[in-house]
Amino acid sequence: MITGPVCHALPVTTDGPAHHWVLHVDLDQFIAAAEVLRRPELAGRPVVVGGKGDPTQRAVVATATYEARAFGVRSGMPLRTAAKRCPDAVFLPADNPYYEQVSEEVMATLRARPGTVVEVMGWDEAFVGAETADPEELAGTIRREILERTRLHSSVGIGDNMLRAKLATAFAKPGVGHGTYRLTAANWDAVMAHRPTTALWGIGTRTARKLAERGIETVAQLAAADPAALAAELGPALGPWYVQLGRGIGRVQVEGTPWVPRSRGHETTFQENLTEWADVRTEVAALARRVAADIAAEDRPAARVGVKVRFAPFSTYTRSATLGAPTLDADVLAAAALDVLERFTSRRPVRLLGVRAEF
DNA sequence: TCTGGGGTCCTAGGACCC
DNA sequence: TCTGGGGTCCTAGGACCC
Repeated sequence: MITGPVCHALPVTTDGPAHHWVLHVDLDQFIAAAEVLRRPELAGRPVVVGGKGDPTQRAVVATATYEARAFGVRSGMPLRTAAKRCPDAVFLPADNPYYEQVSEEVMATLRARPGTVVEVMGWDEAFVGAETADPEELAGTIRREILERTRLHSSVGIGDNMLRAKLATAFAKPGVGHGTYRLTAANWDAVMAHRPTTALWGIGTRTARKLAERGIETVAQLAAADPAALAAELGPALGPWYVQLGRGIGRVQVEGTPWVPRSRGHETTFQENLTEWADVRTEVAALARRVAADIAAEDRPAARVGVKVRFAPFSTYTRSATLGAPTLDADVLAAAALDVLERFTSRRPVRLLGVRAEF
């Protein structure tokens, strides 16, 4: 840099050069926090959101406040169980349109920042790509802006790629960390090596079990595994990808282009199992019409239609068919869904039905 | 712990074609 | 005619994530 009189007018900085960083912004207990926003009297109370807000119904917990989690309430848990563990909790119905609206405010806050790329991962998560010399400062600024504009708290994981940024967030969360955490190649081994493979983003209990059967229990062991061997045993793409996960390798470039959905569907679990096939047909047609209304609103014709049936107690099957021609027509879609439904021959009681359109 | 609803991507086998 | 190899599409299921 050329030094001279003009330099006295520039801000003095001791930072090094700017680098490419990935920030993973994650709202704290988003759904519950959004509910507290419009019902401030709930602050500090155990709140459980899920289903229609009736803990005697078939439904699961979408989110619980930290006060409810202290009683062992977890997301994905049946509301009935949550009520047993925390009888004093306030149970609220899920209000998706409202959450979408609040989420949009948050994402608009992120997008308003110049020089950053935003990739939304759901209502309460987004990756931000940025060139900066001080990612911690940027993370702090983002958290402050979100709080000021929406009154929502967030945690930010900082990484040299998306995988590490995402995993870093867990160490930034309230009760664990202090709002931000940095995970890069420099501290990957120290932080992750000894952890079970389920700590990785993309490895669930099933895959962890398969890996354990092959003597791979920890992240370090996965990182040292032979990609070709895992390819042969776990799949040509998945096997090598798991090894990459173990090494902390992931996508570096955050994509700002808007997401184009691949499919759109609806499904319902019935409070009472359906025992009459005529009722099953009626419900499938109704679901298909809801899907048709959605895709018509987006003007995206369905090329395929899939039907999902969960028989009691819990065995789930899908059937699907490519349509003769893509369609937006509700009658055509409903008829096609009913055709696909007839490929199910069992007449056991039905617990759940779903219809999905693929583009 | 009797297990929601909305999605995505990968895999494997069979059909079909050249 | 007892029988190859590659490519692509379709379909069902599995696994994972929010």
